[in-house]
Amino acid sequence: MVTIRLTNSMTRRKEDFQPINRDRVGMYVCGPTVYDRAHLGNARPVVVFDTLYRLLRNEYQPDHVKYVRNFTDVDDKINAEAQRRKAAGRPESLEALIRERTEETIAWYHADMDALGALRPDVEPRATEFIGAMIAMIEGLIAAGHAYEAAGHVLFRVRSYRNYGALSGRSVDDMIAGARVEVAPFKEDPMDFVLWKPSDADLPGWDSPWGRGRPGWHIECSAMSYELLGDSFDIHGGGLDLQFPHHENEIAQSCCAHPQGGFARYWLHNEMLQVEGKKMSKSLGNFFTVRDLLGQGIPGEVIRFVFLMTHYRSPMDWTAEKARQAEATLRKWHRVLTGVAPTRPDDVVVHALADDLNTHGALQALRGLYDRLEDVRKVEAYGHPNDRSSLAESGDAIEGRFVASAQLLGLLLAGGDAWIGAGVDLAPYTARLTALREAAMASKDFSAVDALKSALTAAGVEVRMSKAGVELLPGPGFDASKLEALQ
RNA sequence: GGCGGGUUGGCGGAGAGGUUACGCAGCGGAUUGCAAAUCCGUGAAGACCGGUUCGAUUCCGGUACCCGCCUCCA
Repeated sequence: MVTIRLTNSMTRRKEDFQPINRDRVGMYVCGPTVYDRAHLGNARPVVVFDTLYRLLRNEYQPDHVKYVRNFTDVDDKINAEAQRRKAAGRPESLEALIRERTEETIAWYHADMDALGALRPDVEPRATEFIGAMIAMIEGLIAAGHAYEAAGHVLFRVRSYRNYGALSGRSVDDMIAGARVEVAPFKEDPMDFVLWKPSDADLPGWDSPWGRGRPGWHIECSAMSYELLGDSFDIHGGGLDLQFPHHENEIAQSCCAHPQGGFARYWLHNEMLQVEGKKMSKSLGNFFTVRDLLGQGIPGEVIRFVFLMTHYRSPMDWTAEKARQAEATLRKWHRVLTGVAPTRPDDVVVHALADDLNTHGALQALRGLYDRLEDVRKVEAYGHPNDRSSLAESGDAIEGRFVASAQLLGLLLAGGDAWIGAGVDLAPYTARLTALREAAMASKDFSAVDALKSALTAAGVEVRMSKAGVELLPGPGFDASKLEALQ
């Protein structure tokens, strides 16, 4: 049992993680608004918290961890897309078109995040499934004096919660002083935020004590975390951009609605993603989705590896060079370890992860383990019997530990090696090249050997020739169709 | 303008007040029909200016630059 330490945004310190109940560790992570394909930035918290989820499952048993990640399916951008389809002549109701859009987006999201080796959370609630819970929570907040109705809206009374700003380190007065936001005239205080807002006939809405309307953005996470994890739970995560105002508002709502509970005990925020040193944005033209990368032939496992190279609390820069390095390393590992069954994760890897999710350190530990594996294999193959018997553990044992450790990071997952071309049988080409080479050795005319070698290289095959013989391996850009042309 | 985070060798990226991080790339060598792969070896850093200290890349202060949030763009 290792002590997991996590940097708690609330205290700004690295703390020992002690779950409320070690038989039921709860984690809530803010999920996507399902209006379009997930972009690469959306994928970072998914990988970060998937890695934490895997670590928690390893430490507390898989069925003792409950991971909740929501789908926000109430949103103006979703409405806009549905209205666009309606305007284009679709006969279905607006609600049906909204459902259609969110359904297809969720399916994309699942496919893309699956490709990154992310486990599905235990529960993936949709906001629209918890409207009743949100209304009940809002009613409670009004009854307790923490919210008020004004001009068809319900607003949270920020001044009624003394600790407002504790998470993000802001004071209400400072924020008002520096505010650049236009303040709605019906607000008691500029910082008050919307819990419920009215919907007109062109927008989706639900009946409520305040008329037909829809929830504000923040209340869904408060309602869903309460329903699914209770008034006190262990970990709440999300991107740093959510720290304020989203998480601050969640805290205010939840703590005022359920003063008996402590809400989330450990707040984790991942830093943002950049692309080639700049913020990813549509205006800079460096905006792309996870699907874009997958479509370019960059495997999800490579994307994940690149993410893991950077600590989650540092800004992460996506570069083509990193992807290249990650792919090279993964190919090396896959070649040796494909098909190896996992045993138990390596202590060094687990300790790295337990130290505030030091994924970079964990990858370094894996490199070290790989080096040790090669050394042991050499001794096993060429060493004296005395050397062999003195080995602390066999190569097979190290391999099992390596794979278990990699899988703790979401790498080298079972069935996840198709992209390296492991399924293609290169033996016929190996035999042909070997035969040509043996003939060339005698004739000293290597032109036929070089021709075949070039063709194989062009098909993305790595050609290795040594005294021991010829070895062919699928390499970067491996293309089985080009190979067939050589038949 | 307010608040927060950061700045390490060509690139990525750590720990530690004094000892080689490490990986990739580079360079030298071994090996190879040639390459590739592999192995051995190797140079290279701590944004800038001060301070504390016997000694700082590591602690403190300032400057510059970068990033994020403050705007329902993760």
